[in-house]
Amino acid sequence: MSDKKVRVRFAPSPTGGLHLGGVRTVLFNYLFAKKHGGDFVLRIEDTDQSRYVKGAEEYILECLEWCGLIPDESPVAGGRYAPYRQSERKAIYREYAERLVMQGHAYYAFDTPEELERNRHEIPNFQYGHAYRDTLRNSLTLTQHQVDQLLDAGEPHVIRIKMPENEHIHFNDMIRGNVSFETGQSDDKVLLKADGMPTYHLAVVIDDYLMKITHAFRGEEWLPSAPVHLLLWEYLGWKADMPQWAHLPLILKPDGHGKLSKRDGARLGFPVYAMSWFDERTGELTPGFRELGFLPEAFLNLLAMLGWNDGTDSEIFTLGELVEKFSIERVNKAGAKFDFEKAKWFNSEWIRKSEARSLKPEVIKVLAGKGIVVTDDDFLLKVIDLVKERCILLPDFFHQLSYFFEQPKEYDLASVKPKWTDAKTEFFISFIGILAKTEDISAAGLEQAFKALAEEKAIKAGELMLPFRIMLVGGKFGPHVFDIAVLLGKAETIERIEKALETFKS
RNA sequence: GGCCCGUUCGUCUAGGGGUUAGGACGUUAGAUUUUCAUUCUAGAAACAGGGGUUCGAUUCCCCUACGGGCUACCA
Repeated sequence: MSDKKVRVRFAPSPTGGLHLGGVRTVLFNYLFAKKHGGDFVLRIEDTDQSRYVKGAEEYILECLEWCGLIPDESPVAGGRYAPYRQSERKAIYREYAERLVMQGHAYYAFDTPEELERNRHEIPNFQYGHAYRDTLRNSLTLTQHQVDQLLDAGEPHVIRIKMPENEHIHFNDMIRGNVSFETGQSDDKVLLKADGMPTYHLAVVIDDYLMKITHAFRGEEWLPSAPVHLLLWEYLGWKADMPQWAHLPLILKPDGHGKLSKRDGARLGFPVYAMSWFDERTGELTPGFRELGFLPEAFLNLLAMLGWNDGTDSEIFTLGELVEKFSIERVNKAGAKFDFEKAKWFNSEWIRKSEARSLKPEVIKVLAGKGIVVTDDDFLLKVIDLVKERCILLPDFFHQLSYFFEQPKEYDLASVKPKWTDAKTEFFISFIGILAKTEDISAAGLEQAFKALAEEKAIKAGELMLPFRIMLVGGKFGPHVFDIAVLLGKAETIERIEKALETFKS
């Protein structure tokens, strides 16, 4: 590694929700930067005006905030290499593109999109490259005079890189090792579009250079265009400053094949985006991990384990531990199929591992969403501790907790009524009497009294436990019934028994 | 089609010239929990195929197959 300060960037285009793979790219960027005491830059690649979606940039920022992956420099935080939105850097790119034309590494092309489309249709395997560029309308085939005339007349044009026909190009990817290409395989990519905006290819090189990026992480889908970028770094005379590349493996569909996409989430019933995304144009709401009840720590943890491990059997890591243990050498080459079951397991582990007080704000939100307003914080903390190991996703807290805040609306009568007897009614009436006389109740003491009374009445305690539970919570679930009774308190427990008795008897 | 990248249980993966090929999720069975979830114990489950190299390949090399990516004035 060089002695330069490590600087990485995440460069999303604001076109919609932030995908799992995107967040993982952010994560690896972040981990690498922080591991090496470097800077993490957020750069918005909004060069495609037709795909720009309002609100997407704010959404991305919010995602990063939720995850706790805060950029050191960004459009909102600013920084010495501002602006961080490519649309605001538009003026910068043309100069470099012209420079490439001047040097003979790029050229003006006047072909219309329609003409190119027709060529692609009519000529098998048509590519705007060495094989066809001499037959098209560009500054390679036109005279200097013609080109100047067209340019002066404001004729729409793009600037394309002139890919060498027979050059072997290779580079050392931090994840894949040596990767090599023949330059003639790639077409002459557009560098500057007719609207004056750069394409990704030009912008990424110029901005990475100007922003002094030292290590560039991106998805594997970018590998085929790497030679174009490499050439650009060379032609621009910046090769010594080129970042080290790391092409991350893709996250794949759990079933079939291919890259995981938004559609798969809807089809298979799990989120693909970090947070819900509402598409104003279609009115479609795509759910996110946050809204489904994932903890950001769990989300990050599961993403980190998709393509990386620390070499031990450990799987649960905090962000801090990930920063400490991360190493690019241990990132896998192969794509990973996403497994939602394992994702949920990570979340349940994190809920279990979390302190009740850190879970509290989220639980309050879950309950509030169901109309339960919590007034006693200490009580809430206690019940969270009692049930958290039974919750996989945050909304599970509603089911596990609601009966602490409101009496059961319905009882699982099928589990009690067929076996209900008058003797049982009497038992509970006596039990209420004992309860009323008990000064301070404990789970153990209560259980003892319950069992003693059962023996006295000659009823098996087991026949009574389930009904008691159903009286208190309504159904066959929840923690130990005497723990529940203690937390509910004497008065409330008595009230619930009395109320349930009415229903059970009739 | 062309180019590039990849391939260890169903899934995520560890390992690496000689191993009973390890773990996790899921799954199966049993135990515990007088509810459910947990927990515990046990089990089934993998080196894509073919050639090399080697005393010995799952591990290194080549080929094939398969999978994936790219092939836009999108990123």
